Amino acid sequence: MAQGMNIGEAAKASGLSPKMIRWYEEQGLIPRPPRSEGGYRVYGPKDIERLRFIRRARDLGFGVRQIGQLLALWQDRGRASADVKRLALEHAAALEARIEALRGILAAIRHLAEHCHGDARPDCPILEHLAHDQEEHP
Amino acid sequence: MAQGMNIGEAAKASGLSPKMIRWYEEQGLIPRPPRSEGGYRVYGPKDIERLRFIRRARDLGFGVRQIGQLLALWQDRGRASADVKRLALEHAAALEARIEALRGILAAIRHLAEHCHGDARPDCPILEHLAHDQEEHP
DNA sequence: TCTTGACCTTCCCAGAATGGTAAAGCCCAC
DNA sequence: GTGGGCTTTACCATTCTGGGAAGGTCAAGA
Repeated sequence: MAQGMNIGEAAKASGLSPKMIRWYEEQGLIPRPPRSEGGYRVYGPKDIERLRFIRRARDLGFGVRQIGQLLALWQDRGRASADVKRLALEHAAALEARIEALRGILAAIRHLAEHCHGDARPDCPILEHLAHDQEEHP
Repeated sequence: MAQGMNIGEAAKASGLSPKMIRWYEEQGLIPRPPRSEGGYRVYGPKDIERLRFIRRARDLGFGVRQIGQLLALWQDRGRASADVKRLALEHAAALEARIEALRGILAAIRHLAEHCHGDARPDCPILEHLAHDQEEHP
């Protein structure tokens, strides 16, 4: 075995869904595999390796474009590790920015919720915040 | 003024883009406004209030469905603040989950990047992590 | 009054990644 | 040979936002 897996087996072996495998193929992350007589995609060990690489990169939150760059670097024997590191640090910076934005929002929500008594009465600082412009006044 | 603003003015007054205003209308968050003779949407003060409410809710990361619920509660004189609070806390929990997931990923990336010397040499623990399955072996 | 430029209208397309469905064809074990 | 499971393509939906095209409207200035 390991010689010629169908997409379902490739999916199990890589941790991706068949759908995603086809989609990555469409996006150009993986070469179009040969087909069986019946038209089925046939994957070899190299393909499985590549799919697993993709899954791990995806699990680290890399986008399709970045995964493509990582794959290119991976295949490039003469790569500089600095290039890989730069990609990773850019991704880290983007993640951090998203996290910070979300944390700001979370803090605001929590703050509002804390001051809402949360009973049967209708008055609520959350709705008041949304309704009245306390924000503008620089 | 404040009587009959075009969509562009409504956008400036609310902080939303004209595109988004039309889209919120399509999503049912705001009633379809009356039109001028020429077919232009005409917004009154009440509409602007509602648009601002929507913008603030959006800025707090609420999704369209939740904004709809918040608007309904806002208009409901007999609402219980507990309902608003529940919505806010659900949203906070979802935010927290997303933040935690991102933080896990960020830590992993940072850890890998720290161990990558990042120079002209090709060997790189980041690519090695992506290439070799250290993870499977339960 | 005519022109011009800014604004508005609708409709289509795109992204990013995933899931679902449907109609049809293939493959294998019994 | 037949049934059930797998695969194929193709289309739709999500969530929110932006871009653009093709055409209509409006107001101000010449």
